[in-house]
Amino acid sequence: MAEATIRDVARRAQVSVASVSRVLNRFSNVSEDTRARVTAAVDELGYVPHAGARSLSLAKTNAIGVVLPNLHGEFFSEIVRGMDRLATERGYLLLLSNMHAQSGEAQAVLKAMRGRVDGLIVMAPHLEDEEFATALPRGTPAVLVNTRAEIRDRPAIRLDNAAGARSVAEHLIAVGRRRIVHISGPVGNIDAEERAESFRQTLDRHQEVQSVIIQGDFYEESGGAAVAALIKAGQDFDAIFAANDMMAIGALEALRSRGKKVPDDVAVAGFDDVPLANHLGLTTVRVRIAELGERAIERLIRMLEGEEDSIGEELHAPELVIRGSTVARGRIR
Amino acid sequence: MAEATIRDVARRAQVSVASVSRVLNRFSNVSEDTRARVTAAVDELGYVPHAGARSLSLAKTNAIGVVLPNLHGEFFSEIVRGMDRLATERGYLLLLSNMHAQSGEAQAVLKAMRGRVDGLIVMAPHLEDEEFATALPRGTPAVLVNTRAEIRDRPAIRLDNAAGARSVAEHLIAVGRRRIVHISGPVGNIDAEERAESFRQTLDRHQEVQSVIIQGDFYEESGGAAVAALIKAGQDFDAIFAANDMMAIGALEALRSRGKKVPDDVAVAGFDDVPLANHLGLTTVRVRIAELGERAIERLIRMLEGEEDSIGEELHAPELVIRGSTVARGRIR
DNA sequence: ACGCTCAGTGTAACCGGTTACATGGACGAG
DNA sequence: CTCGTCCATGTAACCGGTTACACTGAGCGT
Repeated sequence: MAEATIRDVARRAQVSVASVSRVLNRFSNVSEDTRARVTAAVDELGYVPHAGARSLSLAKTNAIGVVLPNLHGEFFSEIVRGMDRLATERGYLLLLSNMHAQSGEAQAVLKAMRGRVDGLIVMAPHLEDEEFATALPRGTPAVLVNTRAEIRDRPAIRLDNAAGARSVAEHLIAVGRRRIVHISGPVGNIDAEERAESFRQTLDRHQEVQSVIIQGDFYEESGGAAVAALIKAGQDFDAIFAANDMMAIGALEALRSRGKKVPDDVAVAGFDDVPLANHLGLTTVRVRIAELGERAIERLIRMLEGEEDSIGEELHAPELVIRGSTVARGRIR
Repeated sequence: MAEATIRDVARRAQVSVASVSRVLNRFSNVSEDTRARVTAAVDELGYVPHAGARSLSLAKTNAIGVVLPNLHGEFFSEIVRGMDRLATERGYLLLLSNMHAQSGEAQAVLKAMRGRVDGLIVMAPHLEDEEFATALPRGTPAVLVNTRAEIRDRPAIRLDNAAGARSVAEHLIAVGRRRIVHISGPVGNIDAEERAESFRQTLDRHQEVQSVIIQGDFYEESGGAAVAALIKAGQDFDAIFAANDMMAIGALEALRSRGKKVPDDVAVAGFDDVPLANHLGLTTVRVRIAELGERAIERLIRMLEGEEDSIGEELHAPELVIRGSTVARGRIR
């Protein structure tokens, strides 16, 4: 039993397809009689309009393509949750696609979206400018999230990684730390690079402080591995700033299992403020992730509905959240 | 500049649209010469096929609709991650839509998917049979996840909530607890109801144990509130089994802030095994969430590709994970 | 030379909607 | 009574692909 089409409805209601379409789309110039017959036929047949056909005809899909890198955990769900909330409210559906790290995949994923979505939201902290620029379809509106800044003829939303990293560095210095380790994110990731660079610059202004940067990869394990390596190498340190919370948490556990007291022996701070951070008392940089997603959708819809092009970058300022991993309880503030 | 269509390509390559289509879809019966001219034209125009039009023509979208309730946190991201992994691998895109609790919305959301997707995955632990049955489009293949069991002409994947709850109850009894509190999930939620019912039944077989059930809502706060209410009421208890991890975590914090030792004074267990549970040492029931998502996609694709209909329910057995919140460290096992 | 096969290609219908334009009938004005 | 308006409705083209079917001509056997 194939699904009913608009022509089936028209036949049953003894009217033309045009009239059915008019009734369904609430045009006013339809007689009461026609309207009644059509709605009756629709109910009897259980007719539901075919969104695909409608999109083709109108050149409007009411769907937004979301392309994200291989995100884990809370960050992914939060950003999608924010997007979904606003998209649903505005009558859009979300077409989701993960882009794994292999080059060429960006291209394929974006092509697959052609003709399915009205616009795109692309988060690609790891892509090179060039690959990215060529992969983005010219004719499709798109909002970029945390992408290398150089692609500038597109509206973009970015996190102020530099400000976040700076506030952590200054906080650690303010609470008296002098030998600070930074566990960085993966090479080629723009967020990781900006955080590391800002950390380096901030510490350069404080000659009294020594610093080291260790390579991590944003996964929890690499935080633990970094601590193990530091201790094995006999490095002396009194603070760790990890480029994201998961690595900070890995570091926390590694420190504790080796008998180091946090924050007394070593202060630890992260970045992102995932829910775990709150429960574990981790000082971190709060990124309102869901809000980031909402803003991206907001701007994209604004473009789609032609209100204004608003090309330009929007920078979201993160906020330092001080918890027990850098300041002993009771001494907060 | 409108996007190029297949007819533009045909014109440029001096061939018919049929030939272009044949080249693009790798048909063998095309001459070398034609193939070369077409690929050249495609490159020059930057032509990308319009997936929407293709879908309409083929009656195949290569997209899967995913309808989830208003899920928070880890659970959402994990299940979507599992789905995405497999869907991407098999060449499908995911069309995501959240279904909030209001009745009628299920209907609207599912209708919006008509003609956009080849099949649906619907997770609806909170919907009534009837509303749900009428909302599900007849002609569309669908896999149900954690839905009331009575809708049985559809393939379904369900979690063995009863087995999970039973294993927790038996564990608590085995470690010597005799006054056990269950903090349940929201009324009308099938997962919550099954867990509570199984808990009750298990304890009924142990006359030496007293039990109480307190109403919760799956949010962290309600776990804390339950503890506060118990203590205020002067209730005596030595174990808490919360219907999910978030409430268990809320309970943990409330207990600690009131000076109760866990597990010495009160043992605490949850359900789901979200990542937080591991970090906080919470005994819980491990639900391989991503795997659940993968299985749902797997079965749906099997239906879509006609391998077999496999109507019937698939029950996923969860696994008890014992941690420090019910057994003091060093005494595990 | 003729007819056959068959590979390569083109034409046009079709998927299921929307909508510009044509049409017909009712009604009011003159 | 006739004409012009206007409202409700129908016809058919169109969105951008796919593909059944028709067609052409090359190659081959006799």
